[in-house]
Amino acid sequence: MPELPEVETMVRGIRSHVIDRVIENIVMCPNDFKPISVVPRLPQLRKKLIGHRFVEVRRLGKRIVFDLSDQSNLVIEPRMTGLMVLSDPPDVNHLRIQISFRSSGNFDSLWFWDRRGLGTVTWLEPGRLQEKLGSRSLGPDALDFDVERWIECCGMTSREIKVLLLDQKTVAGIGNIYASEILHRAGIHPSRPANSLNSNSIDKIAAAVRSVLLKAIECEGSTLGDGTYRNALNQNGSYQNEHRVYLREGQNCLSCHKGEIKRIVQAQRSTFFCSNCQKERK
DNA sequence: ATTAATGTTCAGAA
DNA sequence: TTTCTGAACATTAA
Repeated sequence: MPELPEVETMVRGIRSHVIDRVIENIVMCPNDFKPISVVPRLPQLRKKLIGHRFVEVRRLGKRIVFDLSDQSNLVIEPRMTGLMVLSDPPDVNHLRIQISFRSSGNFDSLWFWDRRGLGTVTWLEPGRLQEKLGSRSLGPDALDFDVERWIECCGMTSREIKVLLLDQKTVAGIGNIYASEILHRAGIHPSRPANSLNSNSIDKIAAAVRSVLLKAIECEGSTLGDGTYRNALNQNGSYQNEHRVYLREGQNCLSCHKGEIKRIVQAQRSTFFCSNCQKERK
């Protein structure tokens, strides 16, 4: 589920409940018969975590990063269907990892729930975060971009703008839902080569990135029909009600009321756009 | 039975 | 060197 707004919602939801809590135990959940990727393996991970405290929880692109009191880090990648919850997961069958805390609080555990099981949990020695998630593998966060940065990275490549927005090495946090929504609001055709965009078009993209992502964070993300994405307390997000193109193939455009929403495939992912609002050339 | 789904990564080809 | 394609990971629902 998670793109930047969903991961931001998870982090905000769990932060105050996990910071400064001493880790009592970490276990695989009993139903996880085909275990997700956990590095290092559980016995070693337990030695690294038990007795330590989380001093901060933050988001890096679509990843959740826990800073531990000994300068090591725990990194969780929710990938397609991962979710951090404090209680009440969507179902009990796809709970993967339980981190329990010593002493009392409103919640005594933090859970990683993941229906498809593509998510990963990785513990990193002090100082290894930079090499793992530094600028060589992850670009700056989408919310830290300014117009100059967009001009710079659009000018560098002839790749299609939609594909560039999805490239985490270029910009971290934008995924398949928000890439389509952003380009629709900017009025830019998803197949335009990035280096063919004039500064007027790049201005619109820069503005749309901020307005779409910030509004989606306000709405606590998008919860689609299968209901998988929830916040930390298993409540729905509401940004799906603001979607103008995503999953709306064949329907009328909600902005211009003239164009039909089209679906194309780019880099093996669906892209949705309005044939009237987003022209090939402009 | 087939297809597609909010993600990432790798191998190999153009 | 850059860019593109296909496949893989695993699960479910239409």
